[in-house]
Amino acid sequence: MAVIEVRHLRYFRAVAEDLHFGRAAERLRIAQPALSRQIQNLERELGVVLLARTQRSVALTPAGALFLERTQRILDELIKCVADARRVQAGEYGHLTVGFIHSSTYGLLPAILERFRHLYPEVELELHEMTVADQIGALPRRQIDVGLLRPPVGDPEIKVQTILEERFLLAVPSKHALAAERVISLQRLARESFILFSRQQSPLFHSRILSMCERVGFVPHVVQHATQIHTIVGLVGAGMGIALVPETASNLRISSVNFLEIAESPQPVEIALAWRMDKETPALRSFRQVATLVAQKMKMT
Amino acid sequence: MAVIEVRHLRYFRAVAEDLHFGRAAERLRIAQPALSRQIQNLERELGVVLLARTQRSVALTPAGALFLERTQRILDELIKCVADARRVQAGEYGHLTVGFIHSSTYGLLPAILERFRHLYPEVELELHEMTVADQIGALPRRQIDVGLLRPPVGDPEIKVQTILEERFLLAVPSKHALAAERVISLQRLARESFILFSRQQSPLFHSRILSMCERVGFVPHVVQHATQIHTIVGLVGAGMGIALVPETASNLRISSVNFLEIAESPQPVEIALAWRMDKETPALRSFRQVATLVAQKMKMT
DNA sequence: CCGATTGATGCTGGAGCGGTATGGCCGTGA
DNA sequence: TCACGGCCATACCGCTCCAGCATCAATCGG
Repeated sequence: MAVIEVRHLRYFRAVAEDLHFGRAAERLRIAQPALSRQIQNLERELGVVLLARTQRSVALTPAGALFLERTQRILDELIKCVADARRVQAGEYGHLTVGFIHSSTYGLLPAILERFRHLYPEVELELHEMTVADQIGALPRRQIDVGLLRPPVGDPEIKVQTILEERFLLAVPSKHALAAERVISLQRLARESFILFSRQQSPLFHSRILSMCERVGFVPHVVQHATQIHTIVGLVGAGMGIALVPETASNLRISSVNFLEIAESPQPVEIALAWRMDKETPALRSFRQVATLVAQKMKMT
Repeated sequence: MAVIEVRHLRYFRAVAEDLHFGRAAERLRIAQPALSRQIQNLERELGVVLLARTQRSVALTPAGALFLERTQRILDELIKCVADARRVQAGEYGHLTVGFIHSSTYGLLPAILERFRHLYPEVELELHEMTVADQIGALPRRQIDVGLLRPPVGDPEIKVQTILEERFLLAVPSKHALAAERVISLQRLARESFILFSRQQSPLFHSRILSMCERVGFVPHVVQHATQIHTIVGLVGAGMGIALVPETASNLRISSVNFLEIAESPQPVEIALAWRMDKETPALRSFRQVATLVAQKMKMT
């Protein structure tokens, strides 16, 4: 025998617990002579007498008592280690670093997190609010494992999966003349004061809104630029003007703002998951699955 | 394959560290195909893919990374567990509860402890000062593993080994008429005031001293009884009288007391180790060995 | 003193571990 | 583009060693 094996530990533990070779062998479902010999081999390999045996009784030596205690711990750890490895593979255990855009915090992200933490309580999530550009940079550098962002991404190494499409809504102050309507045509907004996403910080929304207006024949009269949805909705609520915002904004539930549908139903904006193709870990798979399902359910309502 | 063995862990660790089957096999001194198969068996048994292998490269999966970390810990623990078991057997590691009589604290016990702690720093010693009678009671009840006491013991289950013999000396105040002598005959003490060990607490010394005096034909004139050597020597130093004490007392180094040898060189008193026959543990063996050696060295000086 | 109990030993068969030879796939360099 | 080399997997084989069976040896109880 070259080295000590798990078999020796299991056998020794059985004998040490029963202090009886015959019964221990029975529990182990082997014959008693086999057990005797394995214990002898173990002791020979260790150079240590673990069990003081007379013909009638078996007792632990001090070295045996120590060895039993340690052995027990090692076997327990081995079992736990196997179980945990299986759970990692099943995506139930592990670690995931998630990047997300600010606007997802109004509804989508909390919904995903709640569901995910319920289903996979032992996957540790590390959350980082980041712009889309930062996420696209952070993914290849492995600073995040998955990003919740607005496409396009445009890196062939990064996989993108759209999980949610949002229409644009018109946000108007409650006291505004249009606030009573449910649906409105963009054409009627030509003379309104607009609060608009800034070109630098939110280029996607900026260009989308401009081209929407252009298509119906006017250039919006912009009284204020802002970057984040909640800022813009806040300004609308303060009566500063109207704004076109993705429907996520209605989750903000600001009482002084009404949200109207747009008759032309312009092209929606998307929210997507993005991740490195190569490192599709089990925890990531779990996260994608949950995010997809949660987004689908949100679409329904 | 029924269960995972240490072999699998060692092999997996090697591959996971090298990320190369060929080199890992070389390190393990086995052929590469054997290694490949053992890893396959391990993965099949676990139901988990630990290594992502393409034709050109090997990488750890998340489950593999976890498994490597745990595996490493388990293997380390196994090595430590084997080493510690060997050290327990060698008496270099463990625990020992020692009972000792008060008088041993003047010289013998500290000398033994110093030597023992130097040679066996990882044997934890638990020390209890106890009378001889208490020790004899505590040994079978396993409250102490070994006792440092004065024989006789008289229990066939308890082994006794004398390690030191002490002569009796005469303690006299420095200002006493006899203080200038080096050796003195007991006969000259017939009219002196004695401080004597109490019959209840120190029956051995009490009876020994009385029989010593009886042998030369007088009954000592006792002015005070006391139990512990240092009390008696203290009273001698205060000029209260003279006393017969075991030579251990001279370790007290009280300046106002002189110690004289006794011409009749009466029967010495012994200090012995006592322990249960059945539980002769390695740590106990180490302790006995050290105690014997230290006592022998004390005899020389 | 005999039978029962219990751990150890001798012998045998077979599973499985490791070795050699080889295949298959992919990247590299001329 | 083709040939070569690197690397992991597969096929096959021999041998080690584990487990089982039968039996022995020692000890205890009656």
